[in-house]
Amino acid sequence: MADLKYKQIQNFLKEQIQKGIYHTGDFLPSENDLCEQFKITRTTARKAFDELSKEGFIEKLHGKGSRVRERRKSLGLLTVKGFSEAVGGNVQTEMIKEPVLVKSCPHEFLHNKGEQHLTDCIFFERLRKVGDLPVMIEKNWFSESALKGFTQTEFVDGSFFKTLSRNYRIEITGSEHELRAEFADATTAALLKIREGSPVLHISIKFSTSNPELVIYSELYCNTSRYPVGNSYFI
Amino acid sequence: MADLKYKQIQNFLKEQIQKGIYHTGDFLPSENDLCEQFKITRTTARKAFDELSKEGFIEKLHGKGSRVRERRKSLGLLTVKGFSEAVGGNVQTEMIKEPVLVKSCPHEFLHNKGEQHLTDCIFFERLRKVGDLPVMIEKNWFSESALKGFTQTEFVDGSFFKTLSRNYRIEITGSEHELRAEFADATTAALLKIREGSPVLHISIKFSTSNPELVIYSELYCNTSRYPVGNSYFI
DNA sequence: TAGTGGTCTAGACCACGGT
DNA sequence: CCGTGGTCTAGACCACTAG
Repeated sequence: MADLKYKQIQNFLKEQIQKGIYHTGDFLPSENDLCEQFKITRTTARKAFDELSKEGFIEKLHGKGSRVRERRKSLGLLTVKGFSEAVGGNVQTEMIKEPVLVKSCPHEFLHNKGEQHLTDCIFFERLRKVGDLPVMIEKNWFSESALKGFTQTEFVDGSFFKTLSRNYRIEITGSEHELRAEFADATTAALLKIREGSPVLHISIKFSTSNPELVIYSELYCNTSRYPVGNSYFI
Repeated sequence: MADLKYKQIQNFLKEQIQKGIYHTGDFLPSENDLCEQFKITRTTARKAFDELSKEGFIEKLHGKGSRVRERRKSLGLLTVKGFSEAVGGNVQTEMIKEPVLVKSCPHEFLHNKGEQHLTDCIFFERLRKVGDLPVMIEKNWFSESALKGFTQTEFVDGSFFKTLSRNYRIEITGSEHELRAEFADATTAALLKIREGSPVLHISIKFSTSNPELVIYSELYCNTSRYPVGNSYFI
């Protein structure tokens, strides 16, 4: 796959961005520069840039150049508002259950209609906080076979998806969500430090990735009273 | 804009699909066919197909052809599960307030941070039901200037977005959401026929469209107990 | 005016799916 | 085998941005 020229350029530039050689707002070399550097034609260079644009790493500005995006363009990911914005370091992630191998994904999972159940999957659970305020409980399951040795992996910047991207070069390619407003049960309420019976936003997600073997199932429970859940999408 | 060759092909094919000349699952003419028909090169034909693919109208199958997708690929739109699936005709939309010209968008609107307020905008409100069960209240605002004469327009298949696409050739290009789990207030509860204080999912949306003048603001209130809200996204 | 990305031509060869 | 979409070359001209 990596013998494709445009993929090579695409991955080369993606690495430069991820390594921080190009920062947010920086302009990448022009398409013509890359043509010279890699001895390719405009068409191929453009294809690489187009892909990076589709993946949300850059935005192309007619007449100016291609600029590294401030945040990766949304992938339809739902994010708690304040998490990405709050760069001040007041966002904390508390690991409730370190990644462990479990025998199965909870069968009540909403997206498991007609799909084979996961066996031998990795599970981990985290609590997201803004300052001292718990905002979201996050439970994740995914097949162990796809990410061998993950339980020994250190998270990159505390981010699961960044870890996938940088350490495994796996990108999220799709997601399905189900959203429900529910009364918080006792354990959820305790973790979120809210009263039992308060409304919580329950989000069930199935993520597809660039590795067909890796599908990620997540269950989120959010206290949206102070920090609503946000989501943005651009073509 | 329509003098661009690839745009012409793109719109031509889109019309054929929308008119039902090509049905879901049908294969469009091959890229080479279109090259002959329109006297263009592969590059241009491919660009048209690529755009249609990005917009979710078709999927390209290597070695086989380009097939009309069953449903438009998700645009990050949140949809009530059962609405798109329920083809049996048990989905009903009740207009609570017909489109009317109002003086302003409610200023408490969540996405109005730092943006100029809308004046002279169209407002309409609908209640979505599955069978007899009210599931979602939907309130919409958008600038009147962008869609002159909209108050006289008949909805295509009862769908606002289909109407935009077919009658105005405007596509949704992006959206921002804010989601909250809340207690239903009295009026919301009454419309949704649930008890006051039940949890409802409150979604605030700002839609961007292919017409820079047209921005749509929506407020949704959903009873998710029976029909959760769904959302899917694919690169 | 120089440099950027956007559109387009006229080819070529490859990888995949079905006959 | 043929037709499909996927990659790629080597050019050209246009539209936009900025000094």
